[in-house]
Amino acid sequence: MERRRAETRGEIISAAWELARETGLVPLSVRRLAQQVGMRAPSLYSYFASKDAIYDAMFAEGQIQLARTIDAYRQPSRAGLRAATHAFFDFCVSDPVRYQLMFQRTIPGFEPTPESYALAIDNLERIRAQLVSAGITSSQHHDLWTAIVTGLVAQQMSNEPEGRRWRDLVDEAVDVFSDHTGLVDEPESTSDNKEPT
Amino acid sequence: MERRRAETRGEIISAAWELARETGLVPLSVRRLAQQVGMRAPSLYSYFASKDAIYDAMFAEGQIQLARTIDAYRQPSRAGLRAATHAFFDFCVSDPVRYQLMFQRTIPGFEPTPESYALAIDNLERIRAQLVSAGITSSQHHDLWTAIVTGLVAQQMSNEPEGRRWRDLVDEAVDVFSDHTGLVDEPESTSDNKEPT
DNA sequence: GTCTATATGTGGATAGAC
DNA sequence: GTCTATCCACATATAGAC
Repeated sequence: MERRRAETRGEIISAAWELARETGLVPLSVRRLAQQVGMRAPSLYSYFASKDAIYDAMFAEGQIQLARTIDAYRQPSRAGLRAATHAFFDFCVSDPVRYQLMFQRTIPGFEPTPESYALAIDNLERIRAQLVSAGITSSQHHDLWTAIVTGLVAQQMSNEPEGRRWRDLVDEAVDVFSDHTGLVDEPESTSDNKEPT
Repeated sequence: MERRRAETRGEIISAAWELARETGLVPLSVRRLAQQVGMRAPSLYSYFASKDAIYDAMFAEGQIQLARTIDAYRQPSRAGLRAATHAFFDFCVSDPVRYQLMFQRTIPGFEPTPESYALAIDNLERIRAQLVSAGITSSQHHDLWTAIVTGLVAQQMSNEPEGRRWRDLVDEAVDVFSDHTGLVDEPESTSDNKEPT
């Protein structure tokens, strides 16, 4: 049965996340992962061709979760950018292992397959489209903004994983960047929901 | 002789950098390192108590190099901040292995010793002092600036290791940040090297 | 000081029985 | 499908001879 197999694969990946959060992503071992799901190591190879295939499935899962997170925020305004940035910030900080797998390339030998990497590209395009819809069209501004946001995230995670010292700077960063790029507080509404002054 | 010993230690660390740049920092093995310096693995243990001790010496060396880099830039002005930022940017990007060891914590099990970590603290203080001398005293602004700079560095290294796409945004970032914090183009000179207008 | 030899452990992955 | 048994490569680190 095809369906049972997919379920088991899901359980394995789920256990892999759990284990990686305990012991780290690199030291994750096939043996211990098998033990975690009540199997022996060789049985895992009926579900995944290799350890890297497991990393790859985790990578893809993270990208899909990120896609959902991004798609939940679509207001083209300064307030919308603020909300989306907070959401992205929390997505990263809430799961350091997922962050390491998706955004840092520190697992020796692992590279995502083209299929999984395409999901990452899709997400970059999602972000780009949101910035464009907010009126930020310059690719330099896109690059600057992604650098600022990932910089805040990285500082928070590496210096104060449980705190909010850099998270509390997100609003200020949004304002600085918005002032610089001319992003206004409300979207230029083409409709009639504004009172005349 | 004490001096010969220190020299050999230096050669080992030098070879370790070289090897890590070829094979990566995590897969660095004591055997191959010994081979690189013309020894057998056990002999290395006369110079370093463990593999982590080797990482630690590399970490300390990187921090000392960073200290020298920082100390070369002391002009308290927007132009000075620009120069210092470029220097820091190049310091990071020019040696990804060193960057991974110093700023990312992705080597399983390794933590710097208190002595080496103190060097890292010293460098943070150096950077803080430079920002203060440039007139930027708010700790929030310090945090925001370090996030922006490390964000630019990280994007450059992970997306385009050989390019200059994010490096070319450094000047713009300096300007945006300087405008936001009120950092002027020239230091408030207390002397007389300015022509009257 | 440097070596040989080895202890001791880990890991990913496969063959072949049930 | 899952297991036992095993291969094989590789790791860090130590004992003890020279």
